[in-house]
Amino acid sequence: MPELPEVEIVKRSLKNNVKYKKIKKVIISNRNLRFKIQKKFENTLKGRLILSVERFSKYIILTLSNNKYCLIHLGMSGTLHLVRYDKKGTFTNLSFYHSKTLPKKHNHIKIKFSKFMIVYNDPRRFGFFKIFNNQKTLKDYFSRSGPEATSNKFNYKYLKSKLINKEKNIKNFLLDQNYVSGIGNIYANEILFYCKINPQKKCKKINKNQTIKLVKNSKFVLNLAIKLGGSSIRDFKNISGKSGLFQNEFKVYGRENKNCITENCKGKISKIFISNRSTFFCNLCQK
DNA sequence: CCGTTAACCTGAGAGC
DNA sequence: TGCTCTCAGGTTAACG
Repeated sequence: MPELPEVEIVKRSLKNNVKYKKIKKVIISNRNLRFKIQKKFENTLKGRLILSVERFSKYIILTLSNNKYCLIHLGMSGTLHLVRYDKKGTFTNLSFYHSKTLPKKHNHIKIKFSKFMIVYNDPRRFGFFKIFNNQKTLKDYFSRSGPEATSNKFNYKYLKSKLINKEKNIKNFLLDQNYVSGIGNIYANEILFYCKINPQKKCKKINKNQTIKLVKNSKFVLNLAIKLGGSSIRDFKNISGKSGLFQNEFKVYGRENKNCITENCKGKISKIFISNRSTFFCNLCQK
């Protein structure tokens, strides 16, 4: 579920709570996430300080005081929660997707600190936790990843070089983490709307002006989403506080058959499937 | 090499 | 109330 902005929000709230804290105990109730959790996982974390909490693309990276790393990916449905050991058992969502209390099912991992624990919940189990023994193996893991859409490395020159002669459509291109990292289905739709590009357009047909727009609007959309706390599209409970607000900014995503919001455009938003992913766009103004 | 499809999972919602 | 069907913010092995 989470794309770069949501993972950034989770990373910030996780960092605020666990940086320089010592892990007392790790309890795993289901090791079968996307990848089986390694046998060494508990012992690698136990007794260590968390020296830093960082993010690359849709991944969270914990640096441990034994110079090892814990990589976290939330998949489609992973969320992190904080439960205090005080009398009230104070519960805090660290994720963009909110619930009132700790979910009853699918709490696979508990990482215990002295005054609270972090709980990883993931119904679909597409997320994973993975230990890396050193910086090199971690770096190698990301060796084929494209630059983050928000970074300076994702610029006109780079994008032009990747689009050239490519038969693939532009939407699948934006979703391909090997070309550009951090964009998922919601933001790919939104970015293409801002660029006025039809998602089915072949990469090789994208012109200079559109390439410039793609770079600019990718950064604009993702940064705005971060500023608004990410998107919480199925947060019906409307918990006060930290719930994401970018869903209110959607121009095309989930707006099938509604009017295009572009000034003077009489178009309606179409929904089609591209590679099994729902795709929303204005048939008139996205060319 | 390239591009597309199926598969991994559970749960919510729609339609009947 | 309950059944069946479709869909969901991600990734990647396998295929043509």
